[in-house]
Amino acid sequence: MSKAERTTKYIIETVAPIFNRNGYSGTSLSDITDATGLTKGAVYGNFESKEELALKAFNHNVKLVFDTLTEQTDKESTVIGKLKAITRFYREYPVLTHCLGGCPLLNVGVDSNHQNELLHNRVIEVNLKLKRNLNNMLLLGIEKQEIKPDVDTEKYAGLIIGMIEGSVYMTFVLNDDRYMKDMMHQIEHIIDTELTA
Amino acid sequence: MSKAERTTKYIIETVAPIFNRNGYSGTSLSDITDATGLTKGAVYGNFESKEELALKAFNHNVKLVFDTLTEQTDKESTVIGKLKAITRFYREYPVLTHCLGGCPLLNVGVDSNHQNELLHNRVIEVNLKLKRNLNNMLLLGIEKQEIKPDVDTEKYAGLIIGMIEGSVYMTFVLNDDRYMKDMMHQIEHIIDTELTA
DNA sequence: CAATTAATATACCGATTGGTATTTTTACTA
DNA sequence: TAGTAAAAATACCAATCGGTATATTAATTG
Repeated sequence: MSKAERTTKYIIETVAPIFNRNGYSGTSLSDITDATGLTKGAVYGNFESKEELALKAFNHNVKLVFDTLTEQTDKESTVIGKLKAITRFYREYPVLTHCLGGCPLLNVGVDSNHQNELLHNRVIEVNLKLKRNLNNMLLLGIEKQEIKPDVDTEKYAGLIIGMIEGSVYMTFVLNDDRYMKDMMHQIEHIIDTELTA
Repeated sequence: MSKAERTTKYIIETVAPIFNRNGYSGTSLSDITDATGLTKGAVYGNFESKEELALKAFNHNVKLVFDTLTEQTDKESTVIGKLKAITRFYREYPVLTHCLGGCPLLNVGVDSNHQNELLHNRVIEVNLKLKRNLNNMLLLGIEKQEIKPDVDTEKYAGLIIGMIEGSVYMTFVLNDDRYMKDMMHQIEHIIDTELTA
């Protein structure tokens, strides 16, 4: 790993929570140089623009969340087990994302909308990927006869992600993780009563 | 209505959607002067700071949303009717909020978090007020025997608001109001199967 | 170790930031 | 309508914005 690669990694990891917390236009280059202890010359030697850095910081945060979530779902062999692993994961989400400065999908999604096309398009991509994964999980569940055959998987994938993001909003804005826990309980109730075969 | 009062009103109405769309730090004074056709002198003659203007713009957007919602729920005499009026209202929410630049509660809630204490505190206030109203509605429903007596009203109030905000997120970020419609259908299902006595 | 390359710091750029003191214009009223 | 008070425009402030050309330092390699 070269010096530049190490510096690039260090900068991304350092500024990722700052961009996530303060938003794109709320984060200045002096915030970045202050936090990293580097100069603008060093930053612009490793990234061609503030926008590129913000995008890579977002991708870094998303990867961390996704990897941790996938790690949990992969442990489960059944689809119902994987779904329950998701709700278990999000119960602990406030703890996990505290060092990230909140949920990247919620924060950057709202922040970049009508503001930064590059970031916004990436948020859409990530959301659709998340939905696709969940949809595939539900389709597999139908195949394995764990899930009712007539379930509208696309609809439920969207519903669950929406419910998750909504509870993330409530939890972070009102600083009370009961919203998160209650919503996860509700999602589990939906799994049991509307999805499970 | 004096000249100053008219100008103050005009500025608030003009900049409200701009602050809502671009966020606090994403909105500059030149955005404000450009949109209003006024100068900084005029703006600072009517508001003491950018922050005060942003707060009043937020309150203006919130009032518009709340008034429209209350107008719909007030028409209904039964609690179940009022609850259904809420889901009916949010089905049309993307249309209503288009001219506001999106949902003020979601946008300012995320934008101001850890960024602007004044705005953030106001967002918390509004969220809690919304939740309190919904909670009172459910309590009245229990009193009138429209709603099951053992319902945890606080919990359901939080759940419903979270589900609404989550679907607003999905609808605005992915630019597809099916998320909103599906979520309202799900809330109605919860009303029918878990709340209605 | 010396030479070269890669990486970081310095010093600067024009533009814009939020905000203000002062002047000019407009609106109100006697 | 004249005089006054209120409101808006002008011109300015220091500070900061994102970004860059150049100089200096540090890492790599023969």
